[in-house]
Amino acid sequence: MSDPIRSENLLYLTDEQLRQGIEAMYFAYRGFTADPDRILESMAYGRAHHRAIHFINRAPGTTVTNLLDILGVTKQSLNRVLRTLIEDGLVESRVGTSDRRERNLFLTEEGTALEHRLSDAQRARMRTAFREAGPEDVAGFRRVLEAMMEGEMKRQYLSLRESGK
Amino acid sequence: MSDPIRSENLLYLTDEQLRQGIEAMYFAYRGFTADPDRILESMAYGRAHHRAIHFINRAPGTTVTNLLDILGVTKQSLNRVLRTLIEDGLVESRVGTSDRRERNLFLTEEGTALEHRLSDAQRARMRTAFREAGPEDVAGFRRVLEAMMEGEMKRQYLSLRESGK
DNA sequence: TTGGAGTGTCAACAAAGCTGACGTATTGTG
DNA sequence: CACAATACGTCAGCTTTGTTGACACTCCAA
Repeated sequence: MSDPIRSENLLYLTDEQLRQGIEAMYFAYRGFTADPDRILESMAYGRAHHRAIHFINRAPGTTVTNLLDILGVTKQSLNRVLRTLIEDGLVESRVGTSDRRERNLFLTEEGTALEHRLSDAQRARMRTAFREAGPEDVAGFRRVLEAMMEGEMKRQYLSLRESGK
Repeated sequence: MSDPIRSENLLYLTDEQLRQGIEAMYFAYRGFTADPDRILESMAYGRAHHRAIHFINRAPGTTVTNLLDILGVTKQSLNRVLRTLIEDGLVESRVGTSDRRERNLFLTEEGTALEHRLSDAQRARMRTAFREAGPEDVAGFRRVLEAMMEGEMKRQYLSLRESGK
């Protein structure tokens, strides 16, 4: 009021704007997971399997501990998911070469096939959204999301980002 | 390659960019829910309670059916959550005035107090992220998220957006 | 008056998270 | 070499939050 320029600049920080941002996150995340969920529910898998498959594909040969760090769940919880994926022949667990206590995880051909189906669906929605919005909006989207991450997760995101070239 | 201008414009639509967008959504959503989750876990409540409280606060007097539509769960699932909130005196369920089959849901004073704690925490993170990014990025963030929603959810988001003034 | 909509509740179940405890390799260290 | 620590797997049990299916009650409208 006393400083129209400054208050106009900060209009996007009103409680109402923030609440809309919160609700946008909520509804968008549901859209974000909807397509893979539909594919997964036809099989005996859930979102937890998707996450495991995604990050094993993303970093082939990753260890169980590393996956635990990325996913932020307990080893018991991850193990249950991993076991079914290994039993079903989607994931292969090889004894580590340098450290034989470790297990290196890889997707099999079948696992890769499912990963493709899932990520194709998810990318298609992301692509549509990105195209609808445009490059500037996409950059903003990414910057806000990155600023929203917690420290440890942001580090993991950035390191994946790096390794992805 | 054959058309450098066009390919540069569409660089944000490469599979690598889309994958980064997907991972950004994943990690950011975990940050997004982290603060309320920490508050809730000290009580006997979970994310489902938070969602119910949020949308009852957002649209006081809303009916159970309306809430079911917004949250996209079964009435049995919602009812379990709602019952504990009513028993604990956070939510009040009043018989509808025009249609006495309906129940109009309101937050009590205590419920409003919890809503404030939760949304304050969530807004604080959103505010920090928005401030770090800037108004242009925030607009892009919102546009991409809106484009990512499914039809029905987008309609609900927009109608909440309207009613919020 | 009767059918259907809105609501609540019971039972049973599943996915996916959690803690705690224990066992087994394997590795690193004193 | 002996021993502690690490990486992994697993058993048991619990919680939250979702699901179906079935049933009852109230109330509105045709």
